[in-house]
Amino acid sequence: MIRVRLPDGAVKEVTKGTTPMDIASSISEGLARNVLSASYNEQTIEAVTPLEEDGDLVLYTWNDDGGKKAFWHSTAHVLAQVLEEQYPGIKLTIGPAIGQGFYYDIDPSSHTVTEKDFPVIEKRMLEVARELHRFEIRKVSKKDALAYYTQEENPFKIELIQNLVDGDITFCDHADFTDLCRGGHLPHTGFIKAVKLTNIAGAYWRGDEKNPQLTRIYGVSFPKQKLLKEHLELLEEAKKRDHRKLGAEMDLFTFSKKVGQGLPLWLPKGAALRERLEQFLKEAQRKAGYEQVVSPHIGHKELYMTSGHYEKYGADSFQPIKTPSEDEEFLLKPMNCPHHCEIYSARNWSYRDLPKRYAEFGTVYRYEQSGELHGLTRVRGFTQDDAHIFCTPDQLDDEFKSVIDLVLYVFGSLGFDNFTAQVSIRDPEHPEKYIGNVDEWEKAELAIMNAAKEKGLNYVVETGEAAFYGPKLDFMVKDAIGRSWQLGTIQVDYSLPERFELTYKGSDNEQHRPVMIHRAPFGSLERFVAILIEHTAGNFPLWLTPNQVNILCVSVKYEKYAKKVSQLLENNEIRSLVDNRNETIGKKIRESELQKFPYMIIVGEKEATDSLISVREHGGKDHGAMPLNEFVSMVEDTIEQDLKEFKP
RNA sequence: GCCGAUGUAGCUCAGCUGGCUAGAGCAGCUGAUUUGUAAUCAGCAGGUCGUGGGUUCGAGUCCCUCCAUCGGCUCCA
Repeated sequence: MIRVRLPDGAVKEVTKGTTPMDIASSISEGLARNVLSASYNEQTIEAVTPLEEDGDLVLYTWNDDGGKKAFWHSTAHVLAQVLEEQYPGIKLTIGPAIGQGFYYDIDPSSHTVTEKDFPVIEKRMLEVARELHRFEIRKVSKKDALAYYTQEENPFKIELIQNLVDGDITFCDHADFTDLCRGGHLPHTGFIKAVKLTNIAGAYWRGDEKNPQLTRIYGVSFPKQKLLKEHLELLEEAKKRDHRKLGAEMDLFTFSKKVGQGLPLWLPKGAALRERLEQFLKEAQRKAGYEQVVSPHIGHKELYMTSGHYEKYGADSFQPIKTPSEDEEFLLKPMNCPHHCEIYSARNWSYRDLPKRYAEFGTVYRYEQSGELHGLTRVRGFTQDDAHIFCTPDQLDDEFKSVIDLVLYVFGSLGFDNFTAQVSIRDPEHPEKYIGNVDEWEKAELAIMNAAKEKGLNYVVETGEAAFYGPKLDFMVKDAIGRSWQLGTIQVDYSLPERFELTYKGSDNEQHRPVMIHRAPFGSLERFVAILIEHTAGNFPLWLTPNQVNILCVSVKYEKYAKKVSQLLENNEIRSLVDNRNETIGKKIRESELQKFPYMIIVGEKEATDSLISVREHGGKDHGAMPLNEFVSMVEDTIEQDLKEFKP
């Protein structure tokens, strides 16, 4: 007998060899029908794997991530089976479940798979699924595994197996298909009721550019047709929130082939929105003791040799600008830190002067790979809400925590509550990617984790994601279709102060090295606005939105009254437009709705006579007629609720 | 940069296997209408079919180059 503990604490005594499925059956028939997979002692296993020792069992259904994972991973097996059948000679590599579905990477050999082929593959996958093939895991010795894939002439699987320990190698069979696989499958293929291949892409073997490029086929599958339908509808909805689409519709920004790819042009409404964000942050930073500085858009090549950026990125950046006569080279600035270091070193500092906090909305230019450009989220010219804090080592902790407060304030004011904090540390296996000494790296990494912990942030640690000069605390936010983007960032840096030989005089009358914090709560205005658009679907907070009120005249006769209302609103710092076009009121309302005005004010004969305004909210809510001052306080209340004052 | 897809008017799209002068809706302009909570009516104008080359009697349609965009990969100071 063995003892199996369930998540609710209940313990079942069962005979050795009992399967998770048996245990599910003993609990309820319904559960047994829905069990897809399981984990035992935190190891993913099959629902039909016999349990051989005491342990903790978790049963997975479609409602668990583990269940979905088994579901999608199993579907990847079916995809691979069908691909082998349809495209003889292809080589299979890996096929994992991912956040929303699965993929399989194949070396297509002489075949070209395109999206046009998807319907045929999907149909065949469902046929296979209906044949109710069982997924069977079996142990294979390393020797046999290598022999199998040598005969299959599959160098990818051979490479994978060579990195595995003999004894831990398993194959999974279903139908006449076999794949090297660690496990975690459905009991049989019949659970798969709906399959949709979503896209196809090139992907490098093992994620390395130097390796051959494989063909990756992405898909998603469901236990019910209805769930697929819902999933596709959700994606459609998300597409409507795409900032590239809304940005064009709302006249916020545009791009021009002539200006160059990845170089956004801000239209008046977008520029006004940006301006407002800048003012908002400047105000908070003023309260937190920052000072604004201004630095030029280019810098001497020497500056970036000193900072180390030239060595690191010089070859892959916009190339130096040469002067006509002298033999000088300047670079478009890819970041503001070297400039700020020089601002710091313009004079001598005492420990009593620190911390110095230099802030600048600095526009920088980076030569991003063409295939990487993406709307406003990845561009070649963008403005960072940058600041660099120069402080004594003693002050680092407090300064770092204050910056976290500021970032949280910014996110809170804009309604970003679904962010992930990520501590990005160096990859100790690739020291050549970083500058500075290991001691200081460790110190900095520890300081970040402590600060994050103390601030109660729920963070994940990502190895190898650090900047080349120091570890970071990044604030990640997802876009409409679930892609994660880095917005806010806080970085600790011991290196640049060293390279720029920055000093301050300590209380001991000796020269000391300050520590530097790089930080940007928005990250960049471009990316921040992009994600904000996707989060709000273009319905910005009232304080931020370009035009708060559209005043619609029932007929041009009431234009004069409308203009008076607009003027009175302006006196109360409410931004409004007057729509006095010779159009029907219905049309004006429709257009105001589409342009996402938070409020519409309708003025006609009734309003003009009684000196009232009729207020309609975006989305259709009718507030009826009211005196203007009532509306003003309504707007003020809403703004006050969204926008709290920053108290450092 | 790599893999794959796409590119017709300001926007959304039609244009079948190559064949009259490339169509429509919205937006724009002109006129009529003077309007009460999501599209008033009529007329007009608007396109080197992304670019450059090629095949052909003939190319928006087929082939190649380049450019841009989209989905990924890699990258992301």
